[in-house]
Amino acid sequence: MAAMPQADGGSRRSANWATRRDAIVDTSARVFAQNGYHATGINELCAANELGKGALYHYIGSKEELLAAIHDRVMDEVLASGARVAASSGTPSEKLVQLGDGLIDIITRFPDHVWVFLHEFPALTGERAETFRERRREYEKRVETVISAGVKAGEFRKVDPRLTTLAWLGMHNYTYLWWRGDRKLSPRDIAQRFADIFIDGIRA
Amino acid sequence: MAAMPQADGGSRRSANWATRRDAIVDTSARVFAQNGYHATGINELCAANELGKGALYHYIGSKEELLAAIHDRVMDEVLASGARVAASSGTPSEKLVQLGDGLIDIITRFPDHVWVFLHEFPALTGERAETFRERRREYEKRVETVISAGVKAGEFRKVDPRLTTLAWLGMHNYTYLWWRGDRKLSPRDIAQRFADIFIDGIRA
DNA sequence: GAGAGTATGTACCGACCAGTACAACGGGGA
DNA sequence: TCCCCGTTGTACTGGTCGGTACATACTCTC
Repeated sequence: MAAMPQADGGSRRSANWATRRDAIVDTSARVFAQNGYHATGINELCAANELGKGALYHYIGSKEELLAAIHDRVMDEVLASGARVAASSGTPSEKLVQLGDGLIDIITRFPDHVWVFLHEFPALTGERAETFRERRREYEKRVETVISAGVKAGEFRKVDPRLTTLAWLGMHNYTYLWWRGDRKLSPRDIAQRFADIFIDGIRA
Repeated sequence: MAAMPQADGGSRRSANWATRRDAIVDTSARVFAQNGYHATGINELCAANELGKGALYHYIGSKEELLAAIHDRVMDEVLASGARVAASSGTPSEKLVQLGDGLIDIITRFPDHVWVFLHEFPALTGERAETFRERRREYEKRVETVISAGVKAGEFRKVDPRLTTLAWLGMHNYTYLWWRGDRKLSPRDIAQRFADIFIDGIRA
């Protein structure tokens, strides 16, 4: 989704171009996550993707556009998850469980992308920065809405919805820092334990 | 504390040198927090500190050493807080409250330093990176110890101490991302609400 | 005041930066 | 067969990077 250098014109390009680009985005996310965005040179990206500069720029447009693509990749998933939960039927408690489950799932499926987006988002500029902030805020609103609904329904005690949302986000997002994939705990288990703590903590 | 270019030799230098250096560290933390470590050039630091390159390097040694000084500044506080709580008498619940109170206090007193340390710690290399990791781990152990003690004492239910510690850290550390200082909520209030959620969430 | 050592600005270094120009390659369609 | 165009590598650009060399200015001690 979001900005691409140009929409698929139907020409021969779009056959492989888009999938190739996706692969480059993913590989570059790994490099950025390991070395940092600004600390990574274009030449390193070329090496990691086994491409010359000409070929690489044929796909990415610019370094910042590549960074934005990494952000989009993960935000698309996050927002889809949020929308799914919002559309579902269920009590606020159940929805909060679903949100946590979805978020931890994404963090563990895209650890590199998430690392990049949580570390390097200030490197986005202009319109790209604006768009990203809006999308991020949209998700936060989803969480806040569920918490507010829970308070109104009497399921949760009278917490400050905004502060509670931030606490919830912090607890979950922080996972990107320590999760390594070799744990005995599955992503679902992690989300379950977080939910146990959090929902018990705000229950009326 | 930690590494300085050289200990105060008692020469005329140490009179003003150390305090001047501290001011430079603080000012630079602000710049790094706003623009990012790698994205900030030495010339920008010179401008922010109103010094020429020669003068600046007279104080900082190198860019990475300056980064390490910012880390030390805040980790000194964090570890002191952790040690104070460990030495205090009190139930595990009380200690967890004190830890949270101390951590939020530091995050709100040193928002720039904390931003830098949570974003740019991967830029530290070699021994400096190693030292930092150890100090960070030391604090995490303090939290984990309190939680384990609470479980053993029957105050908390049988949670996974490590995972619970990470949840606790995430909830608190994330504050650096959204706290702006213009809130109606005082740092103490924030810590109190977090504690209400978290301790209720793990109570036996 | 003379001397010593700290503090500071200026000029400069080689390396690397993101990005571009452009020519050559290669495979599919006519 | 030949041509078109997506694809790719190479060479190159102006600019900036972190860091250094070094001469000068300042300030404190004797």
